[in-house]
Amino acid sequence: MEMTATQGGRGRPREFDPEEALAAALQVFWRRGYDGASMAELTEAMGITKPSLYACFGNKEALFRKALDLYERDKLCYIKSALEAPTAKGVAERILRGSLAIQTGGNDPRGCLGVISSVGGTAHAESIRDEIMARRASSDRALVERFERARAEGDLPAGVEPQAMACYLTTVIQGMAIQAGADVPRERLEQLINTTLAMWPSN
Amino acid sequence: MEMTATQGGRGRPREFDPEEALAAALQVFWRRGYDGASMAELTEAMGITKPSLYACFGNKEALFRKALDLYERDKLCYIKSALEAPTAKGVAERILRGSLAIQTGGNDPRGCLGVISSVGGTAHAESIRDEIMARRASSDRALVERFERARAEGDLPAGVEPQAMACYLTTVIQGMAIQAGADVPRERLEQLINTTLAMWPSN
DNA sequence: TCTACTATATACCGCACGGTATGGAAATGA
DNA sequence: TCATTTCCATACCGTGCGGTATATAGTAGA
Repeated sequence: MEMTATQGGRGRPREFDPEEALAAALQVFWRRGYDGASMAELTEAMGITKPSLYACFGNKEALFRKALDLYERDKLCYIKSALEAPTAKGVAERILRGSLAIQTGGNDPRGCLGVISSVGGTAHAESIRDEIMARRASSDRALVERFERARAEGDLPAGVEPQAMACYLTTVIQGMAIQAGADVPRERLEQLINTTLAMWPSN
Repeated sequence: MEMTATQGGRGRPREFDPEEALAAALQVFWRRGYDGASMAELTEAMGITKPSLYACFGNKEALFRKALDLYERDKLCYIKSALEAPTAKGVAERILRGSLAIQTGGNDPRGCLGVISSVGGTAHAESIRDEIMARRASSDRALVERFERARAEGDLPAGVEPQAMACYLTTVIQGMAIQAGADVPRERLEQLINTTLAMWPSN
């Protein structure tokens, strides 16, 4: 990963791994949101100083966007494979369980980075919100298309709108992200997923 | 409403209405969350100066708690009456529609003050989060008790756990709050409510 | 009218914020 | 070895934060 245009053989090589530093930054943004993450907390977690951070990543906003890229690539990759499930209900189950795995698994913070960083916050962070909204819109579109295919394949009951089911599923996932962030135990969230799937419409 | 121990006849009377000022502060907290709301934005919206604010309300955290009280009293009052609906599904419908009315109605900000202020944020705002969690916990308890009564009355199918349904409903509401905050149009959220109610378990 | 008391306005406090200038340390190519 | 290039560490910049000291203005009671 080429973090900057320079760093080309000549001169002193940097002493840290940009990938590791970015992963550490992601943890902080994930816990605090964009506004809540301070440069002091970021640099401490990344193990580098501020000038190193600015030289390598640009500024706070650019760092956040790169962290968002990493988040989508490493954490949200389950969505792409979930859409390949054979049935609409299978898609829903894979997405719900995948989402739960991220939000309560490993040593990562609980909750969803996108939700945390797009809610509330100061006035001068609106470009961040716009960025997140745009990414979420493209993800939503893919889900709607998948459910439209499901209806065409007779996989969704007649009266059920694909767009409505996509919006519903998104809502449950985002609600689950809030619950996870509020330290609702994992078993309860698994119960929530089972409840949701038990009510999923079928013919 | 007695905002302070003083203000007892003697001395110069204040020139603003504490209730109105608090309502204005609530708008700001509702839009920005606790951390995202600055004293400058608060005082400007309230139409008073900082010393007046501190004399009347204490400090930022105390002001927030009073705004939270007002929010519960004026905006979340629908929950209490919703719990009096005759059936579990009726409870769900009243809560969902009441929640939507708050989040997309009038000139109030979209979304839920509790969600916005409990997600993300800096490290020194944890007491705020604890406060919101505690209030949410008591609200959740009431919902669980209502659904336990529903099961006792044969109002919920046999295999359905009251606690699971309470958690599920809370999740949908909080997810809907996120969607409302992301400017999802009202008709879409009404569709979401209809979808949720259509899938509600019945015997 | 005088006194006691309280609200308002202005200016200010220490601090943390995001971001940067500068000087020295380290590694490369010649 | 030496010049060049780049990175790291420290100290600093302007700004806005939450919160306050002080002085003035205004009202009620004696």
